[in-house]
Amino acid sequence: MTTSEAEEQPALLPAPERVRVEARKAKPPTVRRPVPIAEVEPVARVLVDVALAHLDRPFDYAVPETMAADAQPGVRVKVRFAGQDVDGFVIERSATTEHTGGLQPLRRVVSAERVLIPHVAALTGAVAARYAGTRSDVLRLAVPPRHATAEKEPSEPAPPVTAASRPEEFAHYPEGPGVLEALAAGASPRGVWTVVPGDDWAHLLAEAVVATAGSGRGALVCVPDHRDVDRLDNALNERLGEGRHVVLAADSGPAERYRAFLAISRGAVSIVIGTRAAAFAPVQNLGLVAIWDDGDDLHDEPRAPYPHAREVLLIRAHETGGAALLVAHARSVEAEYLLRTGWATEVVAPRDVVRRRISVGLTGDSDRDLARDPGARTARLPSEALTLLRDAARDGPVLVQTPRAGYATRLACDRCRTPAQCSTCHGPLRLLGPARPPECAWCATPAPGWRCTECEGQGLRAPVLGDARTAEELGRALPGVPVRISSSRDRVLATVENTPAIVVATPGAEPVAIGGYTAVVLMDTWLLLARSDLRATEEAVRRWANAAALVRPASDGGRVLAVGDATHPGLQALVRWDPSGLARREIEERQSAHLPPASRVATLTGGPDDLEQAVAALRLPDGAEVLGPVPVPGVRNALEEQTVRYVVRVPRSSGAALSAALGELQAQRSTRKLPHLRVEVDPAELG
DNA sequence: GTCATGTATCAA
DNA sequence: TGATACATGACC
Repeated sequence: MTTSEAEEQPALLPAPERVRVEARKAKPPTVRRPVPIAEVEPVARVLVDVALAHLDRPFDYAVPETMAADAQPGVRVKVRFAGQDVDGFVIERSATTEHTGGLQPLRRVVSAERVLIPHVAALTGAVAARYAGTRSDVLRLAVPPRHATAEKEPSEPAPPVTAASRPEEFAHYPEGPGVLEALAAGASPRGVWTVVPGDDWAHLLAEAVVATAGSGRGALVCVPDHRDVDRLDNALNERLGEGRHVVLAADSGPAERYRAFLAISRGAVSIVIGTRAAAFAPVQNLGLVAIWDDGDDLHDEPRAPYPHAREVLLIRAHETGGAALLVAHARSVEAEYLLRTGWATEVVAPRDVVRRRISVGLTGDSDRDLARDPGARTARLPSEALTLLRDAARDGPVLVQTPRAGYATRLACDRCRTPAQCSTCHGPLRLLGPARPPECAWCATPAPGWRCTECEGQGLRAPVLGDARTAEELGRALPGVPVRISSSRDRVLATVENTPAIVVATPGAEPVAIGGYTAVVLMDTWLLLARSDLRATEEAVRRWANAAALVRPASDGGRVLAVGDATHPGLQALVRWDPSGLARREIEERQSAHLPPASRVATLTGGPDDLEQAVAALRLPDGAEVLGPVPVPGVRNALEEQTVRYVVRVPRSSGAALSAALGELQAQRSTRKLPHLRVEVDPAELG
């Protein structure tokens, strides 16, 4: 190479034999023939799969001539990195490199299949940044493991969607037809759609998909669990015809999962449904992202960096400029926040429609009696509930929702049952030992002289956890009616027949009744409300609403009865069937207490010394507060140290700065080989 | 993470 | 002086 050539193409392409021959004295150097390098775009930018935060960026490699055709953006490759063979994805081909040293050649193109489409590559970067995680972690969530056999098979192109959109079916929502027509016209509406009981949410989502397909665009819908997938799967088969969509779910086995994934990435199919992993599906020309029941915690990914399917989908909608729908019976505070900022518009049914569809009654609970006499089991079922069940079970199935004991419970006022809050940071109070005053679960401030903010009461109680023998109890109380149980501990039933039966179910495991339940009774509502979590009320109402929505229309005699405390705002919202009102109330309370979503919160978990150092090194944005450390009960590290947790919160406008600071912290720690810390942005549970 | 290199430390 | 240990930084 002459000098002038070298100047024209500064850092380009080098000797692939840059293998360090000199350094090895012991072994004779392996003589490697120089690999001929591709003539066009000889540089491949590769995301390498290394679990180190400070190496979480693309690295440039030389493309051997033999791989020039296959090493396209999106393919899996093997590369030499720090003396080891590691996996990676090519994200770009280029004529030049910024790297001043020489480039290693790609070792191998694993397969020419372009599994990481550009839009998903960008998405993984955005999700990693948002959650202060590494891109390689997000890539593991986004691209399923390769299955060579499945890859050899061609993907059958889905037949075109011929079904015509029928927006008029949703005319009982004033904004409904407009949203569906906009989708069909190729526009990108963004909506929070609150489904009134009696409407089949799966049918509604199928309609939105048909409309989007009508504009020639793809659609992606995430649902919480497998039963929901089946329900939507059926609705889509019915509405669009078989084979127009694929299901992308982790539980369908590696081959089937990869087959579905390839059908999407190859563009053979552009309508996708699935559980949270589907949020990253490489849908081409994505026109609509949608989520059913975004408040369900199954949408939370349990693997690092713990992204929430709703947030992933919203980032996608933001990046593609596509439509987004949050569809649910209840309303999450995050959905409410989207309305508040004007990002999304509200789709709700007017009051008279709601009144025709659902009627919720309330009867007082006998919890106090139970607390005094835990043996008095029948005290749990007030006579009003028993009468309703007896009458309703003559005409068809009745549903009894019983929360299972075992949630981490927080302390509450023993007079009015308002959850006890820390006076310093509004975190929940809890008891850690018999001889200690209650203390805050977030900032550890002890509260020896606690006084209820609502009623001035001074007594604290931990709610009694009783194990529900509801099924037996009901079987005795209503002889002759078959009792069926659906619970996550035993077996979850998908549906029940339209015949007289008592169906006892834990929250989230309620079967769908063909034709609707004649009555729904919500038992022990206080137990759901006693969850030691910031979202206790929101989550309780969501679970009640989802069960209550399975009842037949009020106009056909369907009745819902909740057993609980009439003064609780959650139960009031349920009785009025006003999930949006509750979300507004919650969001206002959280705003004044500097809690999410008005604030952005992150938690840091690890050994006490590591964390102390980490928090000191954090370059937090203005207005940030650090709460803690607080011991995490039951968790110890290898050194038998108590694991502790800090909570960091910033004004919402500084959310990106917080994520950046946490990402930088992780990178810094990884450079210095310090022990790993668990960092969670928007933690699933708080308190 | 691995690997190579640099600096400190110590016995002979 | 060489052997060994540990810290540091690059990794394309």
